Amino acid sequence: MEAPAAAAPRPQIDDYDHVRVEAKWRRIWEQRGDYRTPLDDPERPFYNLMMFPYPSAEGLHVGHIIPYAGGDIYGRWRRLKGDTVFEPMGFDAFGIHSENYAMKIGEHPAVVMRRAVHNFRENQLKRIGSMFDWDHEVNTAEPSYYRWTQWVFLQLFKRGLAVQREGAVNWCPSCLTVLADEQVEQGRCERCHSVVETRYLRQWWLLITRYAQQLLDALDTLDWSDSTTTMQRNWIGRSEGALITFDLQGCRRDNVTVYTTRPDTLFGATFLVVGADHPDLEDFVPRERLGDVNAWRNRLRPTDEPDFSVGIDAGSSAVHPLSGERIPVWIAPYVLGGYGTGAIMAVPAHDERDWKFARAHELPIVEVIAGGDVAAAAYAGPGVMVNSDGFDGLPGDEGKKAVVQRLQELGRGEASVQYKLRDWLISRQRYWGPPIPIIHCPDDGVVAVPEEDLPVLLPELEDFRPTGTGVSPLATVEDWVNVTCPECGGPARRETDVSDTFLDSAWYFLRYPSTDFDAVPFDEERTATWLPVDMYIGGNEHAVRHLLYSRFIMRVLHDMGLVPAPEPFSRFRAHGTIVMEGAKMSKSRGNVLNPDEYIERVGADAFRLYMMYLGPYTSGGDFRDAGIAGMTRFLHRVWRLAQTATADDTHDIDRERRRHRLIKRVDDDIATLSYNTAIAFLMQFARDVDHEAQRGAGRRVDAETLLLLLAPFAPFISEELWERTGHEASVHTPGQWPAHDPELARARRVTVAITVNGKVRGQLETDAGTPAAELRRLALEQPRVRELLSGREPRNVVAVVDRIVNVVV
RNA sequence: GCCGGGAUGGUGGAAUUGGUAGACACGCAGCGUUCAGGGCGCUGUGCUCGUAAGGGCGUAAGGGUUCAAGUCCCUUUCCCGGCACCA
Repeated sequence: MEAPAAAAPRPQIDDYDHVRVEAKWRRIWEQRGDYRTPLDDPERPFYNLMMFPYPSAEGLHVGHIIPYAGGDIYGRWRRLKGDTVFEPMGFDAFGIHSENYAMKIGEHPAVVMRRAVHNFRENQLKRIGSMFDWDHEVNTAEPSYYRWTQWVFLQLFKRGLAVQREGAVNWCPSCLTVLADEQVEQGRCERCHSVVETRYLRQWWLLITRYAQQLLDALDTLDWSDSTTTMQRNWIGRSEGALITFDLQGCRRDNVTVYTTRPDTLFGATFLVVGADHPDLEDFVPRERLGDVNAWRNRLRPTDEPDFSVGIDAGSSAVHPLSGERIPVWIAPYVLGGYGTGAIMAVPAHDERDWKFARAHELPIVEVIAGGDVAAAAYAGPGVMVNSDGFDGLPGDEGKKAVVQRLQELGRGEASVQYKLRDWLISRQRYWGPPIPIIHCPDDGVVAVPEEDLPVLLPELEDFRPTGTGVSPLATVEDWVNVTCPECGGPARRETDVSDTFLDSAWYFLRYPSTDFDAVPFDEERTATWLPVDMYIGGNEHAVRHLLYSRFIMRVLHDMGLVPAPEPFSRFRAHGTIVMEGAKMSKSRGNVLNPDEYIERVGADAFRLYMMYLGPYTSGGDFRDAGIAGMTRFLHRVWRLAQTATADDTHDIDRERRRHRLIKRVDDDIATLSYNTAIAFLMQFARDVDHEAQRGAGRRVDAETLLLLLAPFAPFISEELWERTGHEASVHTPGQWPAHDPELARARRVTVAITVNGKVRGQLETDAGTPAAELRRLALEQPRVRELLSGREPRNVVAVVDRIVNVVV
């Protein structure tokens, strides 16, 4: 193709038809298998993962595009840079959410899910232009998958990390099942917002608290968004303090141990408080008070706001371990039976809650840390110990150490670390989940289903609705429940609870790289090659649960020698939340947008670009579809310029510099997920090249560079134009990303700003790297500067090379 | 209450990490193309005074450091996210 400047005949270009272009390349890519990843022995494997969706029957909404397009841009970029990128996708199809939806529309969850998964995959995920490798799709509700979820459970069970025990659990009266602590928000069910009740039930727990310290420490080794690691840290909630034992009088127990972070305030402890939900509450109460206390406890109702005046005198007393004084024991709901030891020493002078409680019940307030006015309010600030026997005058940390040491000598206490993290309750009295693979035998007790008998198939059940009696509907299936014990062969019964859906998703990333799905949970060699995930993208709503559970399961499997890495995701970025005119998108607000119509109207390319352009990727943006027109205009421009910029002028050094600057800029921006600015630069570049092309002077090399850099963002149109401009291979061919020359990317001429007393008064065009002394001289020659100086000598002249000259008058 | 992140034109957002605030886009206005509408293209667009040249003001509010502050420090207000009786 010849392209002499002015005389170039305008080639006839057909209109950009996104429907045709996108359908064409979807078909070709699928037929050619462009995105099937060679999983064995890749030179530079890159596991690019996005959180898989749970298929609700409403389909994907606009918010899904953020992770799936955003993650794909990153993956396509790595691929163009030469990595072997594995980008799988699947479906989190089990769970209460899916089941509730099925009940609502009166269909069986299996049917609803099959339809939803098909719709998600065929009509939506395949249309958005992401290079998912569908050969490795997983679906957590398939027996071939949940068989191994059950296997994961058994590994935990065998290591003593899955136990059945009775305890206070969160019961949702609407979902009719227990919930994990992580599923309760401000005392309400996160799904249906019913007020959660406390029930005492025998349930299955995974002992994640055993890993609290490891899970906390390893956060430092991860490249994750700060906001996410902070949330995990807070959730694990490590605190350092001391356990202190008080002797008891007047009740069944001889003594009680309390946990405190302020052992330095021990002499200010004027009473003890036992949590109203303490499992052995009656042991703290004298026999004659039991009736009163139980009656009081039964009248307790959960309150939204904490009330520090509620409490009752237990009737017993405690002996202060250092002063020997007798102090009363109280019972109150503001103390949590499940944290620490379930009992505290109350120091009203230096704890706001204790102070309020003391005031309400006229208990003494004794100042033991100087610095506040404890008659007016609790003082929690720093200060030296006072009224503390031989400890007076010691400041904070020293005081804590000294008190703990004395207690230790007396055998009355020791330093201790506590965590807020609780064990993970995984039992669900529901239908739509993997049955917990356990058999209860009257002789042998709790017995694991032998691994070769997995999966324990979820029986097909007409009436799958929850019973509300604390028992799963599976309990009604007599011929499923009644089995023979694998140990003794005698009659036994199956466990009828299913496991939490978060267990399904806590290991799915291990499953993707495997091929032989029936033989193993995950292929060991593939796992060694591909794990940990190199880049994980998802919403911060899973910052605590999914990410923490996955880390826990991975760590357990690692300890068993089954996976090579202790952590599943070496890099994680939370994308921002997309809002609609300022409000978070949700069904209840009725502002959920379906991406299908946009893909139909403007195409996946324009839509992807627009979503990425809304704002910084990690902070989300406000969706207004008015702006989408800008993207359509941009793509029309690219369409035109790519086919008209055919000049072969590679010697234009300034344009060559511009091109290299663009490559560097886009490359750097994608690396940091700054998609919005990368797109802005592509637009600017496209405008310039288009103007040149309209004069017949558009360079072919500029057009080609533009297409390559645009390819991750707009995979269809760049592929079509790449073909139209005479290329045989795909624009997405691995390793094809253009390199930039750092020398050329550096500017040659620069505009230096001239300021007088910090106010801009002019500009100076110079060669890059002009020395500061020369810049100062040039600045002082400027007529405008002279005028402002009006004959005076400047007091100072500061020059920053390539940046600015400031004249101080 | 505690922890984290924010506040920049009419709007979404940029700003090389202390160095020309407002890139890019939406919207709006003018012009061109068109019978017209739409679309498309070009130009302009922080506020303000001025015909212009040019000046003044301007990054939530107030103060400070600096030759120079959207950026650093202090105080205050508001918004978003998380945790929330964790002793």
